[in-house]
Amino acid sequence: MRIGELSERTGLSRDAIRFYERIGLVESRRSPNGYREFGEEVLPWLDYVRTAQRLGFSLAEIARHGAELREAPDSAAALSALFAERIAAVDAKLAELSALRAELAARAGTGCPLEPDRVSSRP
Amino acid sequence: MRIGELSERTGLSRDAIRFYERIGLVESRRSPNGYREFGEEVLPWLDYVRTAQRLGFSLAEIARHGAELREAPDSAAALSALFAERIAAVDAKLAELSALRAELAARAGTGCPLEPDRVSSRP
DNA sequence: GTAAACGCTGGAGTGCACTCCAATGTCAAG
DNA sequence: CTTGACATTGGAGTGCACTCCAGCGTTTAC
Repeated sequence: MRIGELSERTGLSRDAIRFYERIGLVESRRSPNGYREFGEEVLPWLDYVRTAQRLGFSLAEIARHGAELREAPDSAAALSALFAERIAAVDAKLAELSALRAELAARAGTGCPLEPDRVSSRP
Repeated sequence: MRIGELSERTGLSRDAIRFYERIGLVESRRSPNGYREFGEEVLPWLDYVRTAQRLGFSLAEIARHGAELREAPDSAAALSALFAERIAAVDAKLAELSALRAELAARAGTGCPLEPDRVSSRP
């Protein structure tokens, strides 16, 4: 498929896709006329990119994950290790978010906002 | 406390703190010599800023939340509403992360990596 | 055959969140 | 009284993740 269709099916702009290609986040073949040709497999990949990115992973990180996966020997062990790493990172973020949530909930309980302006200012 | 101490106690650079002040994320009084003077209350606030930011909230958003909290009428209802909003946002992020984790776990289970390079390319 | 829609490139510009720097001022210790 | 650590400002620079544009070629519909 060409870049326009990919753009519509992913919700990414053409410019964003071309940018992703420049930084090695996605690959394409070229038609004889020079147009990019993308395979169907980029759809789930870009979907993953979108999700991971929205959740705080940088494009550089994501590109590295993709590269590692592609360069990894086919051994299930190597792949598992890579995924385990990713999952651990996600779990860490989950834990942080839970902590933030707890903090918010605790402060919601008291009358005390995040920035105690007039609280605890009486010596 | 002055900016150097605050920097050490928060782990933020002096420049970052001055930048935060410029965008209204934190406030200070000035000593007669022009030095910034920060109260103890900025410590938990900057800690919160750090956490929230690391978890995907922009400084603009965080500043807005702080401002809302400060400008909110003292009504417990208003504060509760603001906290409920924040918590809902955090919960949404938690849900997204959980989904990503599930996706990772699922793909780790199959032999199929994120970018199925040689999979499903046999017609 | 022509107009609209689509594609290409290179380069400039944007917004965010800082970081670095130079020139200058303040203050405590020796 | 100088030295050093710390403070101030304004402005420039950085890295990220795009976005926009000019100027051009290609494809498609009529």
